[in-house]
Amino acid sequence: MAEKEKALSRADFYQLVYRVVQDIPPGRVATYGQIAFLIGRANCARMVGQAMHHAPAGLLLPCHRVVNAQGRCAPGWAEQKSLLLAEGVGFKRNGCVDLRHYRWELF
DNA sequence: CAGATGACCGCAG
DNA sequence: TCTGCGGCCATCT
Repeated sequence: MAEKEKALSRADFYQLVYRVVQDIPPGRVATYGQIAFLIGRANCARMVGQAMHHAPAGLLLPCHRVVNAQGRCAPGWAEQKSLLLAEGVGFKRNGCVDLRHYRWELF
């Protein structure tokens, strides 16, 4: 029965990404690869980033909780760090998110 | 169709 | 920490 994944349209793909991002609890952070995996496109981490870049502000997306696998924030968006700090997320001395304790796991 | 781009991932020096 | 390399997929030109 293995349902084959249909080719998701840009809008549909974005909808899935936004849905997962909004599911991220406060005080937690998710990586692009993790989100891509949850929506069924583990190797499409780049598309997730594109979705975030195209993400409309009207959806109230906590995109600041989305960082790359290195715990690094988005380039040209240092404000994200401040937002995470306000959520109670801890950073390391190097300025990266401490994924060791704040990575969003479905516990 | 081919080439270039990207808020990526991992490894290596 | 930074840079370079290849790989992955979707989108744009």
